[in-house]
Amino acid sequence: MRTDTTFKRAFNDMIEIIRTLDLGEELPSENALRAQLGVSRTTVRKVLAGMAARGIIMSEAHRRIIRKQPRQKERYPKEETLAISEQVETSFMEWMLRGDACPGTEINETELARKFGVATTIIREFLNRFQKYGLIEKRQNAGWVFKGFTASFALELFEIREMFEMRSARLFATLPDGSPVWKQIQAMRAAHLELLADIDARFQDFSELDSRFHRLITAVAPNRFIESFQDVIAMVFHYHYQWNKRDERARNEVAIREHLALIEALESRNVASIDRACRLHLTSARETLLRSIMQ
Amino acid sequence: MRTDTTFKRAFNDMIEIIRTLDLGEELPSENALRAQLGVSRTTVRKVLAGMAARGIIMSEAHRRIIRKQPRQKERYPKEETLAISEQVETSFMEWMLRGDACPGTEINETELARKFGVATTIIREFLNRFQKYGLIEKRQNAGWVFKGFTASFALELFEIREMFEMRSARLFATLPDGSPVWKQIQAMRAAHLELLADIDARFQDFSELDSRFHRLITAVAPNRFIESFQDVIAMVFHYHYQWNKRDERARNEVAIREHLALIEALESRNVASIDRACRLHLTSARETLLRSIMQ
DNA sequence: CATATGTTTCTTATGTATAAAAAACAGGGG
DNA sequence: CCCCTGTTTTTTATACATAAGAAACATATG
Repeated sequence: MRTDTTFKRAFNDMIEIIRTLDLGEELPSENALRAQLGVSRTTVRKVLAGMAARGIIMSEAHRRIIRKQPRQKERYPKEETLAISEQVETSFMEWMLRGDACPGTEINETELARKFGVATTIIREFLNRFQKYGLIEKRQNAGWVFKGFTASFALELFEIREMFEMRSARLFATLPDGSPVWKQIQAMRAAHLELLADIDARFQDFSELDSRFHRLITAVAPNRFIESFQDVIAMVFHYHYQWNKRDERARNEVAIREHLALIEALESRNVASIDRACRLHLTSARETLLRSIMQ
Repeated sequence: MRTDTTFKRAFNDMIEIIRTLDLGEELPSENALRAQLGVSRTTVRKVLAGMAARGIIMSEAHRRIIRKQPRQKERYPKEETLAISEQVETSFMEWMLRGDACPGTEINETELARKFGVATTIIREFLNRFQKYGLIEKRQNAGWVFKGFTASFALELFEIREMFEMRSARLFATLPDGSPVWKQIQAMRAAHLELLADIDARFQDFSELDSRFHRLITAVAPNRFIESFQDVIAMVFHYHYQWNKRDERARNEVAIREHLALIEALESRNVASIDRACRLHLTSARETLLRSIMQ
């Protein structure tokens, strides 16, 4: 009943590990592999058994030798490495953002389960977790309502985002010279400059960098509620822009420049400059999102 | 498998409706009752059947007559009117706050299901919803960790609360005279004064009034994320103080006076006074919570 | 024809089952 | 005695089953 996606992901990862080793070489211990792969030893043993069955490794008493290099086509396809619950997330987002759902649509657990080909349990679990994004609402004894990916959603989202990020950004002004954050900020600038230099080819990498940048800023003074809110923002940008590619390159380039300006302001330790740069970026991000929601 | 708590709650409510009517009188239509009881007609019919079986009403063709008044002991006990998922919430809170759990404790779904006598499905669903309170964290393929009802939890909570409430309170200064909010504020003051006058007997009613007061303030400019955060606050106060009654009367009296001061400040429309009153109350609430967490 | 009740169908809440994964336990060799 | 592998036990992820409840449909009555 449970899918073996953990095994398949570990199997693929193991292929990469073996590629770094030579024929005839001995594999690390099960425990070492467990730590490297981030799974339990049970799964490691299953992977090793699979490798042995394929003739890639040979199990001798208490050790395993590499017999031949695995081929790339022996990897399991990406889809099979995603837990059902992760697949459901993607399916649901697509259903939502492709426009099958307008504000006020009732969400029917059974119907979704049928449509996505999964058990209702999974759908319920997903919806319960998804609730925190503020896009759906539960009604007692009667399913959920989709509230819509609307302008007011974007406005409410950005009202909170502004409070949280201004709060964190301002704190930079009081940070001592020795703080390790300044190193990370330097690295962040480098990453931005690198992406900017190659923007025509790599503009799709921005979404992840954006998330990392904003998480770095809020991390100066950790607060679990702010961090949890970052998930909301990340979700919105990740999925919304995945289905809305208009002006993507230009949009991302503008954001990168705003980030660079904010980095400079942070380093100046001048609260007024920080405020200005931060607000400028958030306003522009908000307008971009609003435009994109309105088509 | 599903419990009939909806029916039992509706049955109890129906008893109250019948008490307002006289013997021999005709009951409202099924549809009217449906609206009054807030359940489906299916449930209304089940309740009516139950009443008929007990001889309380008599079903004639197309109408139902009251034959005798139901007695209070015919009510279903409170516990039987709570959905399993609601019972689980209480059990879990008790488990958590009674101190069976210290920070870092691993939460075992199976064990909790056994301990609470419910299905694992329910536990999972509950934990998924409960995640938003910031007290537990999920680990891939391996249960949950309880992060602890600690001082840092309280501090992080109040940092957000302060941002959100100051934001709303300040907005009052710009509200026009004609806004209906002022009436509600008046009513709120009356409710506070009433409770204060009878504080020795009714100090336990404060928790609910507190929640209503803070929700009223934030409602001036609705934001789903702020509203959702109010749930976190309400949960903390509702449950935490349920198991921690030290100085309850005095604590609530202080809070009521602070609320009254804030109401006055709001009505003055002076941003500086509002800021001061709001911050004063939040600081005091925070200190009270911290003291109570530290024992 | 509008509204009420009777009937049928669909959905949700909750329990149970089971393969996959994790964790705990146990013996063995350096 | 520590770390390694083999084995057993426990837990989680997911599917499926079903009574309670909601909604839709049908029929009757004033």
